[in-house]
Amino acid sequence: MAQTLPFRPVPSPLKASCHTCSLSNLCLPLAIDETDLESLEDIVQQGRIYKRGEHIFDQSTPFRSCFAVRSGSVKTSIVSEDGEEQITGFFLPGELIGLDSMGGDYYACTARALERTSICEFPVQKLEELTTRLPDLQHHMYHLMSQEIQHSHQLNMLLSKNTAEERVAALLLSLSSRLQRRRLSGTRFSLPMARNDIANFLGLAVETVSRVFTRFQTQGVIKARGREVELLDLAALQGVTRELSRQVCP
Amino acid sequence: MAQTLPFRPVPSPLKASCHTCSLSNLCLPLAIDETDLESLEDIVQQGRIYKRGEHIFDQSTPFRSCFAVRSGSVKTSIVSEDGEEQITGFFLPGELIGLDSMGGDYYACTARALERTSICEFPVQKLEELTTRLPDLQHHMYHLMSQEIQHSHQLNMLLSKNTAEERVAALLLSLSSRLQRRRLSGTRFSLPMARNDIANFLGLAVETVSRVFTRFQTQGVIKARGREVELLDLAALQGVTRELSRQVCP
DNA sequence: CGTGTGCTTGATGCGCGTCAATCGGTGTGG
DNA sequence: CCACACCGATTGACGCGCATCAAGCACACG
Repeated sequence: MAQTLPFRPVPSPLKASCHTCSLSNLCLPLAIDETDLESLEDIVQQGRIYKRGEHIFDQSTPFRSCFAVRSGSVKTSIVSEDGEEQITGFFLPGELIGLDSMGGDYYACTARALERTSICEFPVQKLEELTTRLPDLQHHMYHLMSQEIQHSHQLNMLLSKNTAEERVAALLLSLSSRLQRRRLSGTRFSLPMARNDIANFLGLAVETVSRVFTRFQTQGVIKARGREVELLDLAALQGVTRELSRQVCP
Repeated sequence: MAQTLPFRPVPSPLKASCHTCSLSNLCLPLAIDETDLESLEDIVQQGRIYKRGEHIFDQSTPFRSCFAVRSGSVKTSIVSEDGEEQITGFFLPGELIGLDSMGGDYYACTARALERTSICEFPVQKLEELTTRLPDLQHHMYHLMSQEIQHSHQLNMLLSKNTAEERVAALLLSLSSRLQRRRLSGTRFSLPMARNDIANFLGLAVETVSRVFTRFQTQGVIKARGREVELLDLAALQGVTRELSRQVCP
C-alpha cells in the first residue's frame, strides 16, 4: 500500500509538510521558491479534520486565520438580517478560504464543511508578517484576492443576465475544470453539495435546478444520479453558456 | 473666497498633495501616518482630468496602476464573449479603482468616466514595493480588497433574492451613505449614471427601473426629476431592503 | 418497518422582460 | 431663433420564465 518515498527527514507530525503536499502547485506554496517554503511551513497549522456539516468559522468568530482546503470541500455563506442565507462560494482542495475577511476584525462569512474535510490553517498575523518579507508571496496574495473579486463579478453577470440552464451549465463546467486542475476526471465526478446549495448559490429554486438537470439528461448532455454526474457533451454545455466556461467560481 | 491656510511650503504643482487633499481620510492616506505619507506622495501621479465617457483603461490595457477618484465618478464593467456588458461598480471620490486587477497582467475590467472626473494614479510596481515597507498600508490594501469581495457578495445576494424595488432602494441608499461620508447631502443629490447603467448594474430592464422610480415617487418615498433625486423617506427605503443598507456597492 | 430528508414532477400564478409608442430635453443646422 | 433630429426616460400591453404550492418518490437511518 504505502509507496516508497524519497528519503527526506520526516517532519515532526505537527510541523507542516507543504513540501510533500500534492497541492503545493495550487495552494500558497506555488508563489515562493524552495528556500522560502520553510518560512511558510513554519506558520501553517496542518490538516485538521472537520466532519460533514461542521463549522470552520462563522460571522461572529474573530478573524485570525485563512484556511486552505486539503481534501474534501467547503461552502461559505452570508446571512442577511432577515435570516436569508446566500452561499458565496464552494471551495475545493488547493483553494483558499477567508480572503473576503482579510483586514477585518471578524469573518465576513460562515464556512462549513460539505463532507469530511481536511484543512490547513494560516494565522493572518504571521501571514501578513511573512508577506512583507516575501514580495512574491504578497504579490500572490493580491493576485488571489483580485481573482476572487473577478469571479464574484462574473457570478454577478451570470445572475443578472443568464437563464437557469446557463447558470447550471456554468457551475458544472466550473467544477469540471477545477477538478481537472488536480488531474481528476473533469467529466465524471460527484457533486459535493446538495441541490439546495446549488439553487441557493445560483439564485434559483430547488425545483428549477432539478428540472434543468433532468432536461440536460433527456437531451443527452449529462447523466446524473443523485450527486453522481457525468458530463457527456462538454461542447453542448459550453454552448449553453456562451462564455465564462471556468471563471465563474472561486 | 480663499481661506487662509497654515503656512506649509507649497508642493511643486506636479508633486502630489495628499496632505492637502480633502479625501485623505477616505483614500489610501488614511492607512498611514504623517511621516510615511511622503512616501505615498512620492509615487502618486496627481489629478489628471478625464472627460465624460472617456476611457481610463480597458481589458486590453496592461495593468500598471490603481486609480483613486478625486472628483467626479467612474463606472467599471466587464464584457462577455457574446458582447454582453455587465457594470461591476460605480466609484465616487475617495474610492479606489483597479483592485480587481491586482496581480494580473491586464486590467480585469474597463473603466470609464461618467462625467468630468479627476483621478490620481498609483503605479502598482511602486505601490507593491511600498506595501512591503509599510505593513499598515499592506494591511489596508488587504482590507480594501476584502471589502470589495464582500460588497460583490452582497450584490450577489441582492441579485439572486431581491425584487426590483429592493434593488433600486439598495442602490439609492448606498449612494446616499457614500455621499454622507464626504459630508455631502445624503438625501438630495444628482445621480452620476444613466437609468441604463442602473438597470445594467442591478440586472434589470431600463423600463423596470423607470417604473420603480415612478412608483417610489407616487408613494412619496423619493422625488426624482431626471438624475436629480431627493430621498424623502429614508426609513421607508430601508424598509424595502430589509438589509444591506450601505454595504452593497464598492 | 416507519420516519425523515433530499430529489423529482406537475399545476398555477406573478414579476419582470420585451416590444412599441410617446414625451421631454438637448444639440444642430438652416 | 426656430424646426428638426436624436437620445434618454417614461408609460402601456403582452407573454414567458421561473417561483411557489403541492404531491409523489427514493434512499438512509434508527
